[in-house]
Parts: sequence; C-alpha cells; structure tokens
Amino acid sequence: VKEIARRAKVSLATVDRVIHHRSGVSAKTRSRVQAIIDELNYQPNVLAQRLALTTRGTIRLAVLLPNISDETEYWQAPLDGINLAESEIKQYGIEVERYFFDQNNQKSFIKQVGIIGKNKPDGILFTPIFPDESIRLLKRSEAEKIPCVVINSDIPGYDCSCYIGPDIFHSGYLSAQLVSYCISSRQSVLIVNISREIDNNYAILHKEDGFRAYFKDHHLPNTLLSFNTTETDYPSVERKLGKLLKEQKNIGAIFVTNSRVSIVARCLEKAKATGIVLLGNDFTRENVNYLQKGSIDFLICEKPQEQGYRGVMTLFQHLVFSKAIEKSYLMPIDIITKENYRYYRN
Amino acid sequence: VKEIARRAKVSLATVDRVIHHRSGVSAKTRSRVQAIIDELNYQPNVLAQRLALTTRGTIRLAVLLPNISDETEYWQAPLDGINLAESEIKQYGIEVERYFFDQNNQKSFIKQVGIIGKNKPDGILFTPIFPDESIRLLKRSEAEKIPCVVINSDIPGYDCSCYIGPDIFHSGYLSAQLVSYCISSRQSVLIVNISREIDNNYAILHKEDGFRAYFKDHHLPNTLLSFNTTETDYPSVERKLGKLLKEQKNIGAIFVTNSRVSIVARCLEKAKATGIVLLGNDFTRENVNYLQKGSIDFLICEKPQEQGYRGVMTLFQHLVFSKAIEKSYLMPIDIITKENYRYYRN
DNA sequence: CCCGGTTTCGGGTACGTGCCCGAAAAAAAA
DNA sequence: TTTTTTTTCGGGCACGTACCCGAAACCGGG
Repeated sequence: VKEIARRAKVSLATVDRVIHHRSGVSAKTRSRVQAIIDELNYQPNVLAQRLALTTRGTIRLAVLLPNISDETEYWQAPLDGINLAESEIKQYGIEVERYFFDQNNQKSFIKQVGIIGKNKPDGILFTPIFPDESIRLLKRSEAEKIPCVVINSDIPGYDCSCYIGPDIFHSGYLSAQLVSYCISSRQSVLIVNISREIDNNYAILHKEDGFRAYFKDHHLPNTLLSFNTTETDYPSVERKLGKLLKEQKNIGAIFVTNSRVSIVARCLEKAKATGIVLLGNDFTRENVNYLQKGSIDFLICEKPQEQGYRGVMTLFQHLVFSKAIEKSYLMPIDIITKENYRYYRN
Repeated sequence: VKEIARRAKVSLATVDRVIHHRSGVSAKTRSRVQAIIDELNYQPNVLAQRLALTTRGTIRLAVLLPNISDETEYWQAPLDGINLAESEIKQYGIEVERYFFDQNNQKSFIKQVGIIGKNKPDGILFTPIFPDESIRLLKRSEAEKIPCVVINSDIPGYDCSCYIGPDIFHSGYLSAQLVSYCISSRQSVLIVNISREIDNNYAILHKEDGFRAYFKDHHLPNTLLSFNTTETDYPSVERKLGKLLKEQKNIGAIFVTNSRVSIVARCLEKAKATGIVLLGNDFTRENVNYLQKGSIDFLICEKPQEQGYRGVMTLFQHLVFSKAIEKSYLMPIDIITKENYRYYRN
C-alpha cells in the first residue's frame, strides 16, 4: 500500500479507500490509484488485515446440532470439527455458541431455533433433520441477512444457500456397487432401516433410493428385501431380524442405511451367520470395532468432522473477509474396510 | 503480554524475554513473570507474531521431485499441493525452489542434490526414489541442520526424520482384500509390474509383498500369477500381456502395482476381455477415464497432492514457529470407484 | 467576495509481537 | 569512594492494514 501511495502521490488512507471501494474519493484520483493497484497486482497481507480487524467486536456463530448420546455418537464428529475450527479462529475474535436438540423431537428443534433468533448471531450452522422447520429457519435468516450453512444432509426440494455434505443418493448408489461386487446373481440383498423416524427421514429414504437405483440401472437380477424398524434398541432388533434371517436363507449382503450397522453386526455374530457381506455408514467407535473383528465389511463415510470444520471456516471467511460462499461443497464418499480404517481421518 | 506486564509490574520487553527464554532477566523476575504467564495461560497471537517476523529475510525451501511427463503424470499432484502451500505462505517470506530429476536416471538425481547443496536452502522436501542417494542426502542435511521431509515412499531400512505418505505394504494388503471380495476361490489373480526399474523399486516390490501377504495370511487358495515388464510402452505391453491372457483363461482379477494401470485397461478393452476385475493405483487423468468407462474397477490412492501440501507446511511451521516435526504422517489409503471418483479430492 | 455546506484527502493511532538500543541498577575493580 | 564492567530492564520502533477525525479544497448561493 505504501508503494502504491508513493507512486500515486496520495496518502495511505486514500489508497485504502480505493481498495475497499469506500466513498470519499474523487473519480479522477480513484481511477489513477486503481490503475497502479492493478499494475502492481496488489495482494493484501492477510495477517495484517486480521490483526487490524481485531478491534471490532467479536463475531458470534450459532451451531445447532443433535445432542450427543450413545445412540447418536455420530454427531460427536461434526462437533469435533467445529471445536477444531473454533480453536484456530478464536484469536480473531470469533465465538461459537452451541445449541442442541433432540433428534426425535421436533419441538426441541423449534425451541432452540427460537433461542437462536433472540441471540442474534452473525452466522448459523445447522443440520436440517426437520425439513419444514429448517426451511423456515433459512428463510428467516435470509430476511435478517444472517448467512447460513447447512451440513450433513441437504433439504429435499429446497435449494439452500450453502450445503456442505455428501451427495446422499450417490452414497447409496456407491454402496450398491460395492455389494454387486461381493455377491452372486442368485443371492438376495437386505436393506435395513433402523430409526425412530423413517417415513420423514430424507437422508435414509434418499440413500435407499440410490441403492435401489443402482440395481435397476444395471439390470441386476438380485432380489432386494426390506427390513424397517422404529424400535432401535438391540433386543427388539435382534428378535425381529433374527426371525427374518431364519426365514431368508439366501441373503448375500445386508445394507444398513445409517450408522446403526453395529447393531446388525451384533445380531449376525449372535446368529453365527457368516458369509453375509455387511455394509453400513459412519466411522463410529462401535462400527469400527465390528469392522476390526470382521463382522462389518464396509463402512461408507463422508468426513463428518471435516463438514463441521469446513462449515465454520466458510462462515468465518465470509464474515471476516467477505469471501463469497460456495453454493455447495460435496464431500468425498469414502470406503473404509478392515485394512484401511487405521489410516482414516474422519 | 500487556496484561502480564501490568500484573508483574515489568515492561513488555521483559515479559518478551521470559517468553522466549532469552538472557538478560534475573532469576527472581523470571520466575515471577513465568508464574503469571502460566496462570493466565498465555497463548501468543500467531498473526502478530508472523507479522512481526516479516522483517527477517526470506526462508527458502528446496523441493526435489521427478520431472513430469505423460508417463509420470502422477507427480503433477504433489507439485500441485506444493504450489498451493506456497501460495498460502509466500506472503510470510517463504520461497520454494523446485528441482527435477529423471526417474530412470540416478545420475540426474545426484546432480540436483549437488546443486541443492550449493544453494543452501533452509529446508528440503523430496521423494526417495533412489534409496542409497536419499540416505546420503538425509545424512548430509542432518549434519548441516537442515530439516528434511520425505514424501510418497519411505526408505527401506532407514528411519528418516519425517515421512509423509502411505504405508505401502498395507496399500497392497488392502488391494488384495478388495480382490478377495470380487473373485471366487477357483480363479487366479495376476500381479502386473510395469516399470523401467523393478528390482530396485522399493515401492513396487513392497506393495506386491503386501498384496501376497494378504492371500497368505487368510489362507486363500487362489493362484497368484506374475507379469513383469520393463518395456513400458503400450505396444510392448499389449503384445506380451495379450499372449498371457490367451494362455491363462482363469484370471479373475488383475492388480497393477503402480499408476500404469491404464495401459492394462487399454489391453483388456482391445482383447475384449470382460469379467476381469482390474485394480491399480493413483488418480491420474488416464486412469480416471478408464474408471469412468468401467474398464478399471478400483483405484487405490493416497492423496499425493495433500502429501506435497502437508510436506511444505510441515517445514514452514517448523522453521517459522519451531514446531516439532512429527516422525511420520501416514496418509489414508482411499478406494476410488466409478461411483465415487467425482467427489474425490486428491 | 464571503459564507455555509459538502467533498476530498492526509495525519495519526491501533492491533500484538519481535527486537534493537540505551539507560538504570547492580556488581566488580580500582 | 570512585570508576569500570556487567547485568537487568524499559522505551520505542517496525511489521501492514483499518479506520477515525479534522483540515483543506471545492462548490454553490447570497
């Protein structure tokens, strides 16, 4: 900037005004300074920028995620990523406020959304478990000019401003491809949904759609069986699934549409069923245990930790450096087996 | 720092001296200041640190990689990562000097090492294609206190100070696991080495070891065939491999130990051989083409771009912030198929 | 020509840290 | 006690940018 000011014979402040497109500069001076800026291909020093910006007050980000229990261990990963991001940027005056809701209780979501509305954060990061309420939140934020980032799953039929997460349909599609490599054409495949809420669970349904689509697109003759249950505790699943496994002797592979695959692994161990390829989602502790033991064959993962990290960073860069927000960042769909899990970073 | 100085009733400079363990502070004052530092859990502001450090001269990093041709397109990826890292840190006064050698010519490597020695860089990043010469370089650098980072492949029997890359043995091991899912116990498996230099190529040999080890560890009955060639042009490979394929009708899968898998894919297309699972390494343009067409089934990749990026960043953080260098950072071993390649980031 | 208002611009300070230089204090030598 | 040497410490500038505030220049109306 000094060099520019020297060449244009103006003060540093004037150059600064031109750079930031601020008012108070005559058109003539502006164009002259701009020409020199272009000529020197000026790149601002990010360090000094941030340093100088520490003066203005803290920026507050609101994060809204499902609470973390044994059943929902998965959500620890995005939170870890968020924590990591926060530790990296907190010295630039960024604060992250965390809000949690119950995955099985829409009202708890609405309640937290209300609290966030009162607190007026500068940016919001959340996951749209409940589509209708999520759209409401997005619209409100748009009206209030609060930037939003959505992670983990997009919203059916709604084009939100920034989505960071997997292409869920293709996640299912890929799972089917793996299964197709592992079974013969005579065997059947079982699709398992274990969730308190299945009918309204877009992620699960869409993933299953992708899975089925692969078999259809490739004209595979295998029979696709379904097993759905809203009772997610182990005894219930074991009872019902055990019965099914006894009836169906021709199952070559089982695909679990979410992270509950460890429950199925436990069932298979109990039933001493070998030779069935088991495939599910997410790099949770339990799942990795069974992967290691060989009960689970494949885990499909979409870097949930990085989703959280990247989400916070996106908001940060937008709010501090006015960097444009990308409409969507589709995460890689990773295949994890017993032989590469130890090198995986979530 | 201000706060610390205020509480300890000393000047900023004194606190600074304590923080940096510099001389010129009496033991009494030192311990008093240190106590307050610990109490406040002082974390330096990285921004201001770097900014203040811009005064001292530029740090120069030397990068030594194979030159990039059609045959060695793979090396573009690490270089991309290095370029990205450089663009992020060049404003902190870091310069990257690039040196290239011929993969098939040890003398060219020695020559570049000599030039680097003369230029006296502050840090070195390279890949140990030639183990003996690499060890020589590492030892010299150690004597001269120049930090080194080795990427892409480690050095057999030498524990270097910082390795960033895959566990090569396990990469082969994982490949074998995938193959084992795709073939029946009656089929045989072909291991293909296409390289000007095979006998001394640690990466290739070690990967093949891992591959074979999986079959042995799991008592798999499949026959493992070998096909080695040092003539790497397509016509030669096609001629020899075509002959082999005609003789061996029972091949269920082919594993190519390096990035030359696209050549084999082309052979298979030519020979109209279907039903053979083809598996190889690296996310090159050609390989992805055949993956997309379905001629290649799996690509095993180890994020070469990130290796380059991380290597440069490691040196940077060590030289600028005295951050300790991790002995080894093992990259994830990624499985890429037709259905997830589009989301992959190298 | 003078005056009030607006536009245009430059000076100056702050952000948090590193480091040089010189002053004060302490210790040693005379 | 005085002088010299050594130790200890504080003041102040620099890094590159953001932004406030007041001064100067300009402009139009009386």
